[in-house]
Amino acid sequence: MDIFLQTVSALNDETRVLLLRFIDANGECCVCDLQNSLEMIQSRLSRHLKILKDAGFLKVQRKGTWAYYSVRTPLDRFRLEALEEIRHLDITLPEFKNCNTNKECEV
Amino acid sequence: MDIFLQTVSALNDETRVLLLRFIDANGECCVCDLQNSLEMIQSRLSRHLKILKDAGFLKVQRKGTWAYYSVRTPLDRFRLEALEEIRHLDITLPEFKNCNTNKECEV
DNA sequence: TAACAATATCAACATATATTGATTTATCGA
DNA sequence: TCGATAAATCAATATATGTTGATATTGTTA
Repeated sequence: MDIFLQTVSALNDETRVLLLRFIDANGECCVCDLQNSLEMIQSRLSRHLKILKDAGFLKVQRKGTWAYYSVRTPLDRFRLEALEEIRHLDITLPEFKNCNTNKECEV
Repeated sequence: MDIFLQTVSALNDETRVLLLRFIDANGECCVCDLQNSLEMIQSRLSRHLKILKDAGFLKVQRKGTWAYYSVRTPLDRFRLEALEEIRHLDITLPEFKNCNTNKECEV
């Protein structure tokens, strides 16, 4: 029950649905990419990324000071169905904007 | 997005997961059956039943003063997957207890 | 119509969650 | 080691949601 509720509650927020959709559509993103693209402040992103990661939707790969988030694979059945549902939502995704403060981000 | 969030937020509560599982397992229940079986007060049940109904998981059929709730069919793909997930949760369901204050309830 | 029963809704309160700006932690390069 | 940068965490506040007891609504029956 607890894991199910954790999974569901991770999906129960517009910000996180958008985040998941954006990362799913654009692949690996570092937090500053997301700051640029989604125009959200860093602490807000960090919080929601952690919730999505802890709920099993995202994985993190660290490279130096950067943290690259991407959709975890494989997803189990229910999480995959949820992601499929999110893929079909009528959301206009903002443009992907690299954090152009450094080149490492353009992996 | 709004409908997705409504669906997900309906699932984001332990009481409602239990309710949905119980009704799915036992079939049509009136509110007093649920009061007896789950030992919850009426206003609490009424609130959660409404949320599950509005989110498309349950339907209501009225017979006189009674309201019989059951799982709505057919469920769309995502809601059905969610229900399947709930069916597989390790929950010990309380025994079904008819509201024995009157015979109409034993439909 | 009046009394009653089942259910729905309301108001007050408690708890959970989201947002923000500030602070801390971790890593890199000079 | 000392800044500088990316990211995580914290503290304060605002908003959303759940619980309860009281009240309103709806339908039934005498």
